[in-house]
Amino acid sequence: MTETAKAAATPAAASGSKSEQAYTAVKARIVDGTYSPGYRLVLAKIAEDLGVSVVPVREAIRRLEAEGLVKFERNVGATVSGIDPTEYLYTMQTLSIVEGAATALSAPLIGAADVARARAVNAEMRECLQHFDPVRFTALNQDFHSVLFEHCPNPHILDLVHRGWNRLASLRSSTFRFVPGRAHESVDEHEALLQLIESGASPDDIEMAARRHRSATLDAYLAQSNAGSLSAH
Amino acid sequence: MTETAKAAATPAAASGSKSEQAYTAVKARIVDGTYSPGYRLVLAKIAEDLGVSVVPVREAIRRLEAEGLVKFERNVGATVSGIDPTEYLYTMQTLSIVEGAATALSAPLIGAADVARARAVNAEMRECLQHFDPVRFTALNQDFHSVLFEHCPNPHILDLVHRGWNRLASLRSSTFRFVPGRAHESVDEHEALLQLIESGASPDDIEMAARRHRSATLDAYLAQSNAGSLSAH
DNA sequence: TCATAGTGTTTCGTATACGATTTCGTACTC
DNA sequence: GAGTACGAAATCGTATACGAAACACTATGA
Repeated sequence: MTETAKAAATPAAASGSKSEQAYTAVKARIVDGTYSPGYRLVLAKIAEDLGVSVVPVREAIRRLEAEGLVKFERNVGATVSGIDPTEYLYTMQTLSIVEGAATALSAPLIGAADVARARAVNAEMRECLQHFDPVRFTALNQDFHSVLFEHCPNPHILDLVHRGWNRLASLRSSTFRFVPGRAHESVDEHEALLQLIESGASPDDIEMAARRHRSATLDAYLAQSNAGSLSAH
Repeated sequence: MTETAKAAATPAAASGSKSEQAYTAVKARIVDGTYSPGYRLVLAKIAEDLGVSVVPVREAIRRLEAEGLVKFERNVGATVSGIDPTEYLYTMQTLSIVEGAATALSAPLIGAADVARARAVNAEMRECLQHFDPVRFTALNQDFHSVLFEHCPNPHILDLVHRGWNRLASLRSSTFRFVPGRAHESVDEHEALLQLIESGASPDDIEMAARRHRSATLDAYLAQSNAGSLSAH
């Protein structure tokens, strides 16, 4: 079972409310690329597609707006929010902070079994480096980190981490597609992170390591895409 | 003008949409305590009070739910979410992290004028220590920190900080009411923080200082309320 | 030819209406 | 007397309908 904590992506359709259904359906279409960035989300059309009225759809859209997956403008409508590199930067930076914190808070609660599981995933990733598949690698990457932060006792922080991953998934940059070289380092850093946790390192050290691990990916992306155009400024 | 960047708390009623009006109105009532925690928010009643239909009210409630101000249960209704000490802990901890990060990112962009402004606010706070008024002190406290983090270039992080402050405002614990002793230290730490920023300290140092400043408040609260019952984990 | 005003279409925003679900009270039975 | 079942009231969820705002297009005048 390689896809672990996909959080809210309940595939088995949304249960009760139509709002929920609409939410799940639209979100799925965004993540899988059916609605690509910039796509104009027209309430009536979506409502018809899903066989519901516009009211639940409207609510779903607003929820997605709150998550940052779509942008909404009064009396104009909603569009799938873009791959704007700036957005990517902001999201990654935010995630580096909250994920770092979540991992540090989680660390004391990570047992040997968890470490073993993470290590197994990382082994898969290393193997995956041969015939490199960015999508699969990214999925495994999420699995790996899920093990590390899912024990975070603070639900707010955990929620923020999930949102960050969701956003990244939606603007499916899949980073490693652009910076395949980063994949190698990433796997190594994973192992270092695990050893840090095993050895019972201080939360601060773990937090910094986790944060830098992500920052490094971001930096690699920035260096690659355009050498510094929107870096520090 | 003592109340500065109250972010979303546009007092001049919400302009355009009824949803916005409803949102602002309900939120105001929660923050000012008209709707105290546990209060049952009935759509029809609120709609009538505001002179609108239930649809915009519904949307407003859902927004408030996303912010964590109310809890919503399907087919049952919404209630103002509680002062649950655990929630307070989570919120403060989350805020310590995101606010620390925001302050650090903001630091390089803070000019002499900003520092002066912050120092003025802090002076007011120190003065306020005489005939101590927790509410006023808390308001000034927010003003002070606003100066420090409002320049944060990452809008996502900034938004998270605002949400944190909003939540604290809603569960109006006003901390300093419970731990008046903390107020003194707080003012001193503010000055230290300012000097750190003025001297161009490293972002990491600033981040840690800002984070610890908040953690310390939380710890003081915990030590006070019940000596360690829900401390470490 | 370009700028501007007017008109028409699209799409959102909100009100009203009705069906669905939960909850609470009451009566009945064991 | 206690527990359960039935029914009524309250409240939410969603559909439909209509008004309002924004946008695109066209025609007219300078």
